[in-house]
Amino acid sequence: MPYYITTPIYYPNSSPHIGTAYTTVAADAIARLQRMRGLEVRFLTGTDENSQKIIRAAESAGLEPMPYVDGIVEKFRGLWRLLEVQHDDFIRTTEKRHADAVQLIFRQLFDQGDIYKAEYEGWYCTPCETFWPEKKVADGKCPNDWCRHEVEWMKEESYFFRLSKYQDRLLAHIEAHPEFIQPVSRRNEMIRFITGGLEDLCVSRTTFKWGITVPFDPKHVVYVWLDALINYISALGYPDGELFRKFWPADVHIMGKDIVRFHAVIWPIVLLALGVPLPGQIYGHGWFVDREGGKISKSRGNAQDSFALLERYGSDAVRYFLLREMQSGGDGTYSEDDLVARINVDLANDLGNFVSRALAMIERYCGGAVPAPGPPGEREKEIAALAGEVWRGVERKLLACDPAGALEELWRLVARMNKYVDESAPWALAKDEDPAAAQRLRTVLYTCAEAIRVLGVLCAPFMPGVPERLRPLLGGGVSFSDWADGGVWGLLAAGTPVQKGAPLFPRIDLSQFEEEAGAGETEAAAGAGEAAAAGTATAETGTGTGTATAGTATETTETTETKGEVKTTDRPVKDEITMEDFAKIDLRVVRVLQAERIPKTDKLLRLEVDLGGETRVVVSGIAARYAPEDLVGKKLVLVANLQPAKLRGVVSQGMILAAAAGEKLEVIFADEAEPGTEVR
RNA sequence: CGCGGGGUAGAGCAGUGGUAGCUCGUCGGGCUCAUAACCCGGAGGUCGUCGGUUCAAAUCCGGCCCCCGCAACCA
Repeated sequence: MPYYITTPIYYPNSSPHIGTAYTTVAADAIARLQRMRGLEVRFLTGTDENSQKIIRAAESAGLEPMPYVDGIVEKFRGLWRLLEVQHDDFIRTTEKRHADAVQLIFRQLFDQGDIYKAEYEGWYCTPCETFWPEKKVADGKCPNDWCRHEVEWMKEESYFFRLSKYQDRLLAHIEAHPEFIQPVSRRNEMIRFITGGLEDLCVSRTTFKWGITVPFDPKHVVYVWLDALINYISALGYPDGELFRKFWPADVHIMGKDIVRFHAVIWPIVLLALGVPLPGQIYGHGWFVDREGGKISKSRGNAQDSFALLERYGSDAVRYFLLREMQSGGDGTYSEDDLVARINVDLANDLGNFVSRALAMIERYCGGAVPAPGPPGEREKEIAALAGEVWRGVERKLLACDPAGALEELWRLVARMNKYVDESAPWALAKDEDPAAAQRLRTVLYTCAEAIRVLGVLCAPFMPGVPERLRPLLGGGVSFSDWADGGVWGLLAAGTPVQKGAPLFPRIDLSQFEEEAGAGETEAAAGAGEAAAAGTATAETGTGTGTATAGTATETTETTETKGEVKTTDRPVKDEITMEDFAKIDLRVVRVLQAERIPKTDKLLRLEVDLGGETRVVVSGIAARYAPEDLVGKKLVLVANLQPAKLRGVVSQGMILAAAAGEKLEVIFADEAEPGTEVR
């Protein structure tokens, strides 16, 4: 049976972050389970490279788009490798196979009238780059108070996709297939959105060239979302590839909740229009948020470098944390403290410790071989039943895209086993001279060993390193790769040699990292090294953050800020530049003439500054820290020759320097110097 | 009136009309096989707030307060 699962394709405008890691690892866990169940699995991930954002990111890194993207794509691939993600294909939307499919589809939709060319016209404000509705421009001027520029009647040609035509059919499909959009909260949201009425979607752009051109009208570039969504079938060789015939429709598209709308509306309508079957499920999971409930993002400075995490804790632990922490239907909390707590409590104390104590006793009391059990007592029967129940529950929940629920289920068995050891007290049985006690001992220890085997199978989709590390402890001959084996009790052969070995998951002392952090991160990881090394090729990340991030300038903005222990050394210094490079930047002292909040924004101030004769308007994202009146009359430092940009409609002619660490920021003041003075 | 999510034990969360529950932490006990791990028990909550419906409200309704995300921008 074929099974097709996908992640979204990611923007390579910066390195992968924890959210993309979650999506990908969750998909990987499901894919692994399905492989273990004997299905023929196709697991697709990739990168979305035709976004305009890429161009800007490349520019700011001083590279051409393609080499820039190539570099970032390698980071994605590298991270997936370290996380032991086994994707079957990795599609890049700049590949020919993809572009061909997009153009073919665009042409077909155009030929059949679902895409049409139309002129968009309306009142246009050039400085604001915005079309305004008739009502708002009654006086012929831009409705923005801070602009008030004359608006012009403008026409622009674009291609539009008739979403409206398929609205009812889409709604009918959603109604008829409750599993189509999951979880239900997302489904309800989408139903409400679609019921509100769909407008035809503008599916081409003429303002830039990067992307896939409309085949019969090369001035136009295909809208990036239309382009991106098609990856799910272009990767299978649509329209007549063998893979397409075999694997389409996809069983599940898994993604973050922010992009469910595109997948639940645009994508199915494209497929309806093409006459191609719809995927089985669109699953939108939550986001990782920080302890305060804030979104994890680079700009907040709370984004963790996934590579550094892996280096410290190893792929199994990171995978476990991601999968365990993201609650079904809700968000997950990320903090390094939580990660360490998960590792210590769940992996070390519960799972790892159970394995240790069980194997240690078999070594000690049974000469290092799994004993033949006597007749099962009540507890053994109960455990055998529980194991089967857990096995079914884990499967059901993981296939329902609820890895956290699945792991919670799995841990019922772990907890039961620890309790069982306690109840059965094998150490007491071992001291008892009675032959009945000896038989009980053998039964108890067999039950423990068998549970270890079952746990190895159950952990495999989530933490592929666990079976790998368990295998040598059980004599090297036990198989953990068939899911069905997890559902059968009593497969482990008596006489199987065992050894206690090193702890599966050593406990982590976070203070150890804090103390040693200054001395060198790689050294500090040594404590967790056993766990890390066993599962992953940590050597690759061992080159240190400085060189690992050398490829791109944007990477350096991805700071690693762990709660309460910000170290500048964690933020790698950017690549060296020459004096000549630096001389390109014209920094000047300016005096603030006026300052005001830009209405309806949280962070933006509009500053009028005196540059020593010339007056400039600058937008600065510092409103959270500075009130307008704090700044009037003050002297600041301006990047005077920065390319102007529009923010909330206001053209910013420069940039105010400020020291920034996430939320914390402080403007650089120059109290003594005269406006216009050069800063070097 | 832009849209949406949320406020339940010290922390993080379940809980859609009938005895308020889980994980971590904490306190006490047990065990000594195990990675100071494991097992048992206890303490700890006027369920944001005010009002309404009801025999009965964390749950349903309305007002208010607070937090967060998106729109939407950190040049």
